[in-house]
Amino acid sequence: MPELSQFTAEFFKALSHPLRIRVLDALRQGEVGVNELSLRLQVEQTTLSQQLAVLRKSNIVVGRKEGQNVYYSIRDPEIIHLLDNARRIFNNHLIDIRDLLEQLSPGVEKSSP
Amino acid sequence: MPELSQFTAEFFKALSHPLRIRVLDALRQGEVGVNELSLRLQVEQTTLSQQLAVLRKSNIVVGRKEGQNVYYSIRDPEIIHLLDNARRIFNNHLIDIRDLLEQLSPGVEKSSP
DNA sequence: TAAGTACATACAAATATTCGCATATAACAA
DNA sequence: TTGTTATATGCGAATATTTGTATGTACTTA
Repeated sequence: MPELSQFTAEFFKALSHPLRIRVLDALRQGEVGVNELSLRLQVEQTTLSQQLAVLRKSNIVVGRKEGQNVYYSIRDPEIIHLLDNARRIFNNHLIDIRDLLEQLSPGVEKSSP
Repeated sequence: MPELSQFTAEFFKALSHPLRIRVLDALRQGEVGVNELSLRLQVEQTTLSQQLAVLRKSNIVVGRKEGQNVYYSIRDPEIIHLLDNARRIFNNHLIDIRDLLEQLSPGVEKSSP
């Protein structure tokens, strides 16, 4: 089934941008309006809206309009777990590297005076 | 910590290509040589090697050279779980859509005669 | 050594993504 | 109606990714 790999790849592609990741992190505790979001993340509103559009098209995020504001939230809390798992994976790998370096030259942990 | 979102995004970017996903699926049961892989996936060897290089650079996959062959495997089995979780997420979402359609026009499941 | 097999890489053209800027829309206020 | 605020979108330039073609390297066998 070649479509499945297509869908899977597109899903990950939606997560493959630093700002989009920062948005998701900001939405961990619940919905946030676009205005506050652009203040918190220190990005132009237009840039933010563009990346929100990407997340919306992939159904990772939903917007709820209230008055003149739009409040965004993560559609499925499993996405948070996915983020955390991804980080655990490459964290493990960094630990592996640290261990390797430790083996090569023991005791050279931090370069502080 | 803006670097973390960078790393996270790069990690996902490595997973954001259909062929790379198909490679990972092929490596689920264990290591596979490049030659067999290109036969199984029906892609040119050069295309495969290029995408393997991407997966290698992101430390998602490792190659083990034996004679003139290189056997690739997934570095961390957690990556398999990550794939499965991602699929579960957008599968849930597809189910949501099906339910929604069902609500709108009940009983119109399949368009068979 | 020469030739063949397995895999990797360099480069350029085609394609896709991102960013900044301008503009559009929608809700609200005066 | 006009103006203002909040958000979205269209477009072009800059940038990154993908793909095909050619070539490189390493191992093996004759």
